[in-house]
Amino acid sequence: MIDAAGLRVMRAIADEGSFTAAAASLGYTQPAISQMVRRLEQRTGTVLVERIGRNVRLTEAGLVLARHAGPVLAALDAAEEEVAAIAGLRSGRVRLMAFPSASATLVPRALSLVKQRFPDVSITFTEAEPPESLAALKAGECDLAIAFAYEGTDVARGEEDLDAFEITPLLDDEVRLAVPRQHAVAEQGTVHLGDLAADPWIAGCPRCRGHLVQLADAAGFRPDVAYETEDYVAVMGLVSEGLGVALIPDLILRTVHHSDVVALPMEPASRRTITAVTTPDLGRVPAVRATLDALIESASSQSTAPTTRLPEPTFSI
Amino acid sequence: MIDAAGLRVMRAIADEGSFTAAAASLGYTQPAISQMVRRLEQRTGTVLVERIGRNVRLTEAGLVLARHAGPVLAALDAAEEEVAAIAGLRSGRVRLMAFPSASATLVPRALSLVKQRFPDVSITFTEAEPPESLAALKAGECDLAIAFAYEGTDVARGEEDLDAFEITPLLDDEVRLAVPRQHAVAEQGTVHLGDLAADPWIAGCPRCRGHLVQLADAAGFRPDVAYETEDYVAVMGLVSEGLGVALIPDLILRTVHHSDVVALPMEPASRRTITAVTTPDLGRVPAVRATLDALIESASSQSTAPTTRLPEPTFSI
DNA sequence: CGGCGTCGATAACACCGGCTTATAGGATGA
DNA sequence: TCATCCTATAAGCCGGTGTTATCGACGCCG
Repeated sequence: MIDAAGLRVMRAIADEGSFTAAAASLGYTQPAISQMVRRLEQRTGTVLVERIGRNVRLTEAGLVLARHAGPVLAALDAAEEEVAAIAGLRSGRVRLMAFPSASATLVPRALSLVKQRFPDVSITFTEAEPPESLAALKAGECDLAIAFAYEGTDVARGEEDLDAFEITPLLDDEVRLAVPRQHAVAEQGTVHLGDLAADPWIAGCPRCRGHLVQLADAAGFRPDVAYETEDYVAVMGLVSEGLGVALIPDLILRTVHHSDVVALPMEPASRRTITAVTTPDLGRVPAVRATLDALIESASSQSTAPTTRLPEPTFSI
Repeated sequence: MIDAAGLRVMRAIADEGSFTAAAASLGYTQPAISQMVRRLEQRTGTVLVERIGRNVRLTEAGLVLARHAGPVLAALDAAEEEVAAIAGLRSGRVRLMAFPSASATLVPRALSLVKQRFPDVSITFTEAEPPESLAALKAGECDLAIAFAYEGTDVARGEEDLDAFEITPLLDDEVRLAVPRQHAVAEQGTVHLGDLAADPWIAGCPRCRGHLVQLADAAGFRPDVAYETEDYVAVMGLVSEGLGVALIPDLILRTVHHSDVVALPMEPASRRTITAVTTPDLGRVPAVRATLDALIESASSQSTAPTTRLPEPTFSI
């Protein structure tokens, strides 16, 4: 019945003291104000303005409306400003989820970039393996997920809604074979997976284990999984002690390094693709977009260094 | 840019969880909501709603708008209710001005009537003689004035804006001649003003004095004004002591009575009309209208008693 | 005292927001 | 796989809300 425009007009009349001045202050013409007041009067069923000769004065009811204009318009402006802040990246929150090995490498740099560019955008970060993070994304508990898919599979495999997700490739990650330094194959340039059919294996997360089994199957054997751990530091430790061999993505090796472990390229090579996943809607939210851009940048700067030679490890045992 | 309707819609979506339910709760159809959201989104330049499969979820910016809806809509409702209260006489303020002799008679009863009918309407009352009260009315410091005009003159005489005022006759008041009981004319049924040409006169307010001079002029003499006071109690005292004679409106005599004073009808008769004056706009303000009605009622109940015999005085010396 | 400037009211008109109905497309669940 | 429910879109209609043009009235000032 009464809207903000009406209140704005009443306030302008109260402030300016005439319809014409109110119209000027609001950027309207005088008849617009005249009609607006008449509409308000017939809607409220009350006289709002007293026409005294050639100027006007608000009645009690008119003053009531003018008085309410302040708070209402201020609140509307506040809402608008708050939304504008989100749109202008002067505010905003991104709930990011990434799997552990991404958390250690891609994420910190991206977070830093965002923080530097948009100090008021806050990113909350949770570690989660791809299946969980995609579920969280669907559940609305997450805005951006960093997932990975082994060559030939799809990130959202198992999920029917392929176009419910917006998938951005970040990094192409080679999977290597970690063996103890004293292992027979340690000196080879490349290793065939079949060469290690007899070795005990150390498997990581369920998906990684699935990948291992799949590769081994292609190589004609069933791996003897002696240990299972999602902690790559532990994997390296186990390998270094000669307790088994493991598949380790290159990305991990940039962070976790062990002097008694050798990471060899495999033949045939296996790769995984690290992707950022969001929804089409969320992908257009400025803060999410900015984070995604930072992740892309972070990934491209990481992939510029090919990893034949291992870079200086950031974490060493 | 953002209006109350938009906020209402966003809040409904937040509350109901779907466009369709929000539409139902607001009494709209579903496409109306769909379009409203789209408009809001392109106006704010931000994604407000995340379309997840077949239901929707608000983004951070959308939640911001939904969150602001409460205060804004509450304030609007408050404004509306406040105006409705004034329109419905559950509230309201009337600034009444009346000249002294009206204050003593018409006004108290009218105030009582209004108070009884509309307990929440507050009437502030100020004593003022007609020229002042009309000026206050013009100045916006008064909503309703009780004025009087002697026969043949106009309430708003001197004021050019005849139709700037809305004038309601309340009472027809006869002007009588107050003389001491022992005065020579005291036993006459009616008195000619000329019979008292030689007496000292007691005059009241400027306008009353003007009226006296005018009547005396018609009777062929210039009154010897020995005393001037606007206090009719004092007038009665002066008359009772034989210090002079005075014109006194009948209305006064209902309140102020003195056993040693006789109030005689004049020949020719002189009357004054007591009127309520407001502006056309203010006359449509419910509280003012109600007060005016009460005054009319109060006046008609007073005039039903013709004053040949004086009623029991409410104030006696 | 009469003209002129200014203010508000009104009429006529145009535009666009905003709602409706009708319909299509897509997701979910039995 | 079908039924159902949800959202998106198209097309149309109405009314609110703005404009310009004009009038009438008040008030100032020469």
